Amino acid sequence: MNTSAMKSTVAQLKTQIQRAMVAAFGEDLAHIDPMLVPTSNPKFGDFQANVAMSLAKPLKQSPRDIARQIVENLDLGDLCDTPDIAGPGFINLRLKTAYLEAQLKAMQADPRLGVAPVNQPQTVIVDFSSPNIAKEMHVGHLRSTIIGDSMARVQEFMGHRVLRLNHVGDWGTQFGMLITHLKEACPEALEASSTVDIGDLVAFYKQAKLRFDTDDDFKTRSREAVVDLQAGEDTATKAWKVLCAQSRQEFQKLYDRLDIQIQERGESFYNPFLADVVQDLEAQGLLVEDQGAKVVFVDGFTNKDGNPLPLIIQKSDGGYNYATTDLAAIRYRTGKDGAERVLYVVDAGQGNHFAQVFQVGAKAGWIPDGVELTHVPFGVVQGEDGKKFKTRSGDTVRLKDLLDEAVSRARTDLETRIQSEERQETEDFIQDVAEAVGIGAVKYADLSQNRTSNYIFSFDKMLALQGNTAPYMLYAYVRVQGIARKGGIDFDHLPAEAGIHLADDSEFALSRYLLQLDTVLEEVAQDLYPNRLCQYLFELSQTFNQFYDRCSVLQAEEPQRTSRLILCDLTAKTLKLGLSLLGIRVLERM
RNA sequence: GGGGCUGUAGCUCAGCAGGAUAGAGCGACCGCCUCCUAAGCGGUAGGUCGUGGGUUCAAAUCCCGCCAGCCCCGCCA
Repeated sequence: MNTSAMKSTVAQLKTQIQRAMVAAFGEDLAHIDPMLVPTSNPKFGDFQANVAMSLAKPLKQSPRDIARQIVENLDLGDLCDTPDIAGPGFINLRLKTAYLEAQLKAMQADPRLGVAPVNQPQTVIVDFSSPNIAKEMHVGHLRSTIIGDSMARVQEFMGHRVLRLNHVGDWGTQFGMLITHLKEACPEALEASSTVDIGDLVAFYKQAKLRFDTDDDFKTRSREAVVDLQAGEDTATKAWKVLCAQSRQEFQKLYDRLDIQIQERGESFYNPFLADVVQDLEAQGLLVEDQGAKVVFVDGFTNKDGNPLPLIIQKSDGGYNYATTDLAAIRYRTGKDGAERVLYVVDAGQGNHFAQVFQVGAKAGWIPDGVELTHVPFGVVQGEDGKKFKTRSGDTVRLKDLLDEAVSRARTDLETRIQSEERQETEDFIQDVAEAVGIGAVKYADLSQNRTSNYIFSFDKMLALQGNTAPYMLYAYVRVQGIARKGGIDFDHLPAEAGIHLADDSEFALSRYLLQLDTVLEEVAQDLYPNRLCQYLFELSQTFNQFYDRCSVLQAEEPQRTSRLILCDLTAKTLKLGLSLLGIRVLERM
């Protein structure tokens, strides 16, 4: 059985129920959704159809009678036992054991674990991370980077062509002060290809900002520098490049550590297209001159006085701003890149901005039919006091420091455990495990929350090593590998003819979870909520741990032993795949 | 003034394309290692799902009002 045959369990059940509905009540019901969902409780079987209750009124019959007539016309072949009718009129379906066993075997033979690639791959752009040049990546970039990376991985796995874009802040008026300060405070940086340390560059940014805020002459020179830069003047351009190169190097260290692939395409990339945006909007009669600026008035937004809200396309001084850049980016992405779906993984505070920019893009005809631009918003990271996450001294938390601390705490935990268990482990092992656990914990803690709400950051909670955390799942994976080591098992060479024989409740529970992977991933790919994948992996791990607790594997008699080994293997592979789609790597031992 | 997000157990959060007794983790309490890593498993206690209406056979979930918190709203990005 191949992937596409596997994923059709739900589809098959739906089709059959629909047929039964038509057979019982006529063609009118041909397009009524049977309302088939997984059961709320395993004791009700695997799936429940809730359609009977909703038909009671139109059919003027009792829900239970309707359910009975549907069931009488229902042909589920080898999929299910005879359905039960329960409660007010639920139709409960229980998959036949033989069917489950066959599905699991098919999953074992499939490198994609039963998840079919999409039929029609799209070109998907994921716009995420987007730090600002000359600033250090900090906790504020954490969510976009982690969520964006995971969503890109999921889209890729589903078979889409994915372009991961880092829309870095490498342009704009802040470069005026940076360039000016660089020229005056650090002229040697403009001479040779000498390098400035990023730590210095961050301090450098602060110095420039301070001068800009306190020194009017400096402010004036900075504004002139912006004009120079925009005009392509040599010194200003050189200074800008120096700043960008420095930042890029530092960013890359973090991306490497986080195992994140992303292609830099900063705001400056769109500079050559900004004038076209203005021209085109003007030609279409969408542009209005207001208080010296060129703007488009957007529908559905008003300012504090209740007047229509403009989106500024060109400032009164002739400069462009980020709305212009974003519009140019829309044109480029839907045009040159051929994007059919663009995901902007950007904090929720920019909801208005994206709604406005998308609206203008649509009005201007830059968003072809069938192309979907989606703002994927997320809440802010807060400290345990519920306020903005800061260091004790009140500074922004640097991303590097945050990762270091997570790894360091993971290492301390690990060393304590190694000591108490009287194990001997190498430094390489300890370092590797600490890094995987620490980084994995940071990522998982973020991804496991519904992204729309604010996120309270807590080292203690993410590294608690119990509960819905990365270590819990890594441990479940490690347990399987432990079985393989102990038993000298090579999962890739289990007897091909070996079957699955489900008996214990925990084996059935585990099987049901394993077979939900495809549904979960399709949901995540569509709805872009990584926490659903986390939830699934957590519940799978819990179910596995229950199975592990109740069923011995290596000491079981055949054919039970091999059957259980297959369940273990499938669990491990599912965890490994799921975690990899979250950007988290597994460990063989920990 | 407008828009958005959030409000569920002591804490942190799931659930919200309506469905059976509202779930998990942490914390508290009680158990379980002669046996594949106990970073585990089982159990107990703990909830007017902010609030008031409405729709429905059925509402934490959908609609409206209100209350509370956070965020955004013209030349920064």
